[in-house]
Amino acid sequence: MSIYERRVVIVEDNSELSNLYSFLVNGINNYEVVAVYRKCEDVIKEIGHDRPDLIMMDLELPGMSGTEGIRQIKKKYPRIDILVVTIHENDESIFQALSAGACGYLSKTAGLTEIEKAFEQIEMGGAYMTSRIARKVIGSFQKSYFSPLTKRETEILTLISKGKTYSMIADELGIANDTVKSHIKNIYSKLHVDTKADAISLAMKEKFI
Amino acid sequence: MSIYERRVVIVEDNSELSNLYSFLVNGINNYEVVAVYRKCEDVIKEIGHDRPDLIMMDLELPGMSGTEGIRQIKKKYPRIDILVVTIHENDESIFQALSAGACGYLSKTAGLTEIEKAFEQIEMGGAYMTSRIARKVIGSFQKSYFSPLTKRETEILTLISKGKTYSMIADELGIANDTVKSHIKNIYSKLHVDTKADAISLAMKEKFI
DNA sequence: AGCCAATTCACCCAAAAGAGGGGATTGCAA
DNA sequence: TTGCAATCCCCTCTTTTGGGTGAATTGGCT
Repeated sequence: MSIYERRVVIVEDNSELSNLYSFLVNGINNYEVVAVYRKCEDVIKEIGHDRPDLIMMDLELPGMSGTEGIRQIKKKYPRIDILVVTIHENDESIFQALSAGACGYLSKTAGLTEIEKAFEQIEMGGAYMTSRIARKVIGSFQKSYFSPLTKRETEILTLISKGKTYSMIADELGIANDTVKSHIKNIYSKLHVDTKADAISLAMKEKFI
Repeated sequence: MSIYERRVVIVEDNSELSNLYSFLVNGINNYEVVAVYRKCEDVIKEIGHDRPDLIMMDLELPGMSGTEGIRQIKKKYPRIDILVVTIHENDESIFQALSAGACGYLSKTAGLTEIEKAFEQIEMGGAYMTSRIARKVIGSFQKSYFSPLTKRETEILTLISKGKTYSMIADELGIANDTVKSHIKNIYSKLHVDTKADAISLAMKEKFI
């Protein structure tokens, strides 16, 4: 038996589910549920008192969004691990939650074995997610294999997206200012846009850059 | 027994290792090694003939870099899965390889069980990586918990990084043009920079945005 | 109650950058 | 040999940007 306990707080607005999780988590060696809340606001209020090591959090909550909650909690208590538990395997919400500081992503259909596995990995300093989620996460930053832009154009649009001016880009690439302008014109015509902002957002949306 | 075989190509410049992998992979049901190469250039040349479903690739190779190899292979054959096998758990190289299109990351110390697990996950359309790697991948896009920028400033710098002009931002946020300018001035003074480009690159480097 | 930070807005100015138009050359690859 | 990529040049006009200076309002923390 261990000399320490990992304190767990559950945030879930469905009480059937939170009861189930409490039961399951309390059954895991070294883990104990110290509190259950329905809203992010409540966790944040009581966090100093509860002193959790791990928070299991639903993303679809009344009031403050789960992602915003994660951000605020991690800002004040960066050492608390946050495991997201949700039904939606929506790419964007996964990405947002992980960016905000979650260290894992569990489906609501997960059973005891999966929860145990996730806890173990997180305790060892890793992150937990199913391989399907991992695929989505990777997919979210993979570039498109089919871009209408040439290598040079992609390079230049990338620099533009970093806020560089035409002349900075020209210097950096060792080409003339007019050449950069020329490339930009071609980029705009290929993407059917006529401003930097549109070119960048389209290119990012389509993962050309 | 299955009616199909998954064709595997191994790219590894150390022949002891490639022999070991060949042996292990051939022992896995439904998988067969159809070729072994020492360089990316060779895989690419023979890829039409080999018709692999999966490529196990080392990143530290003579000639073309593994990452560039992945990019080229995925561009021509997006359906081929590429599993990176490497010693280095360097954050940047992991991220580069996965961005380029790899769907998994295996350590060279991995044994049969782990290879089998990785293959299985990949075949199911997932991605494979250890939880430690997953943590690094997540870490690479997590925002800093301690930014000198306020919420509004972060919001505005993010829009700037998308190529928006002050007036576009003003419209989007429903505030005056001069207010946007005001925020920008504060951002510049906090970050000790005086151009968009510097602000964006610093903020990205420090993960403020 | 008082202070500070965040957010908001205004006005002035000069330099730089952006977007669009035109046209031209080189070199490689299908 | 036609086409595309990449390079460069010229002209014009409008918008953007960065800096200076100052100030009102709000909300939270002490």
